Amino acid sequence: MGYKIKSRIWVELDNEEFLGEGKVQLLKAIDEMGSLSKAAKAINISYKKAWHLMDSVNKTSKKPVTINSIGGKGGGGTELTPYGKSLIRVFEEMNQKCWGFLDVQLEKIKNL
Amino acid sequence: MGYKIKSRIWVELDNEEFLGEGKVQLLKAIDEMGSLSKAAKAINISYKKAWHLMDSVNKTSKKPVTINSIGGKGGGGTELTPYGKSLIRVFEEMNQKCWGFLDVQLEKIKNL
DNA sequence: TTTCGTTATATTTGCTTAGATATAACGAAA
DNA sequence: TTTCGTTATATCTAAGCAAATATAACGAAA
Repeated sequence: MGYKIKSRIWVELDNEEFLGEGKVQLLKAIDEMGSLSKAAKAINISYKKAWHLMDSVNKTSKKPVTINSIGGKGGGGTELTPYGKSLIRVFEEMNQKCWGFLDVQLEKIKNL
Repeated sequence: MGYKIKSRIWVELDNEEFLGEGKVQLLKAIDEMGSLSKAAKAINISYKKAWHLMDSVNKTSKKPVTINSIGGKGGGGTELTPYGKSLIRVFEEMNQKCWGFLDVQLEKIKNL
């Protein structure tokens, strides 16, 4: 049988979306690339979309998640704060645990 | 703090979406109303959308989920097969367990 | 002060999706 | 055989969302 169970999780803060899979994927790419525009290219989304995602995270968060610099050597760049890095780590850990949990639950559907 | 963790789960069969929250909500309404058009009104979606959701479930499923009759007394109607009823039960049980699981995980984000 | 690649932002264009509308098919019962 | 409310389906329209385009602001370094 080809049954699979899928899930998407996200975190809200005061009823606003704070973190989701797309945002975490972007934060990871920023961490690797050191730049928002390079991160957007790496994960194949437009710069505009990437900027809005990052802006939303920073506006919702109570602590800064990224540090953005404009101009200067190389034109500027974006990097994660330590808080931003820990957000990625915890979110991905939670997500993986959720998948494992659901895979166990899935057996029930197969036996109907 | 106002942190919440949310999730959506769905079941795929051979890489096609089979069951999700919207479809389960519709199946529940069909079970209560005995008719697809009444169910659509009850959950405030168009008949067309409801029909496509139901059609998708039945086309993907290996066993029939609904029994549809056209014409006759009352114009016809739609009801769930026993299999359809058990799908609702198991899906909702899985979903609730997933929420409970994630609420426990959430504590980690708060402590960052 | 000129150059450079980046962040930041508005505007427009296009496309996919949702909704509205219309209508045919159906079959039990009066 | 007419009525009725339902299922079934196509077509057109609207709207929301994503992508493309354009351009300003910025500041270190040459």
